[in-house]
Amino acid sequence: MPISFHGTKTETEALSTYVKLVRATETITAVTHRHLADEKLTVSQFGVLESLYHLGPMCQAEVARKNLKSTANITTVVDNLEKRGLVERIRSDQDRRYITLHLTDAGLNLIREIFPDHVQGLVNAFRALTSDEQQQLASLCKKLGMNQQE
Amino acid sequence: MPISFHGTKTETEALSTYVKLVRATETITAVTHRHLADEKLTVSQFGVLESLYHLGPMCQAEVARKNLKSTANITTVVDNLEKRGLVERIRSDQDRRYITLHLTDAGLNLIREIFPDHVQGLVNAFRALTSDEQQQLASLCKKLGMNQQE
DNA sequence: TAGCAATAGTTTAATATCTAATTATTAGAT
DNA sequence: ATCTAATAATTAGATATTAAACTATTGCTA
Repeated sequence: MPISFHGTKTETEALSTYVKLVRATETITAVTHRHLADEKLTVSQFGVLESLYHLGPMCQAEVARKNLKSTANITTVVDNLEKRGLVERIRSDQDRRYITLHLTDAGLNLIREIFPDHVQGLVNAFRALTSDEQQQLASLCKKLGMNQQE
Repeated sequence: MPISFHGTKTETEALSTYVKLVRATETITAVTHRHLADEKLTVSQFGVLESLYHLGPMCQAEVARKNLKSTANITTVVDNLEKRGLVERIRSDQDRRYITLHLTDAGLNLIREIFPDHVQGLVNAFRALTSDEQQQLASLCKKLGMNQQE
């Protein structure tokens, strides 16, 4: 974004690449999650439902890790999903610190219904790239993401 | 993320590429914005200061467009920057609908101080890729982002 | 010139998001 | 057996974020 920034080539390259990375990601996310508004679901709520759908019941800390969010945040998102009867909290008997999240029947029906649309939206968005290009992009993102000291 | 999703090759490829794209972006953003906590600045506040720093005074709608945010959001972020005396709102005389945002002296000093660190953080993060790879990534992101019907 | 459509900004109501502090529970160490 | 460190979840307090409704202003048009 800083059009009038004058740094070294290395600096302007890093800045410019970062801006393009962020813009592409936000654009794809916006386009592919637009359909969620029909179901009054947020991106985060969809993320939680999707995790439970594909990976099965799990505790909130695990959901937080998979979605790159804090446990405090997951508490809020799950509160809202629970209000709508889409997920259920079940305190673990083995270790009472844990709360296992389960999809309710309503939650399962909903994610079953919208997930195929979601996949089609992503496929459609990535038509902008050839299969080779998608693999290159995936590979570069993986390399970039993995080589950070967090 | 949906490890146990079984779709066509095209579908799994789009899903997998998207997940890697998001993770890389969020990781880089987290790593390169960590230093903002020292100044009690949020990523959004930094974005507004940076826009004003590099592009000069501009109205809030323009800031919203540059930062891919709603004008309602910019109102809130600017409220918080204004409370701290980092930016100033000046109503335009030509067209009284517009409010031009200016960096105050304090705002200018702050962004001048932290921006070099920010650039160095990005340069460091992108060391994970060679210069060629960065250019490939930028090019792929640009192509991907531009070919969406928003 | 009166009126309407468009635009900038704000407000409202809701959800998201974080850090830090807190509670409850567990596991390990002495 | 007790104490302590770690972990899961929540709460508190703050900021971010959006859509939709609203106010103020402007420009166009009939």
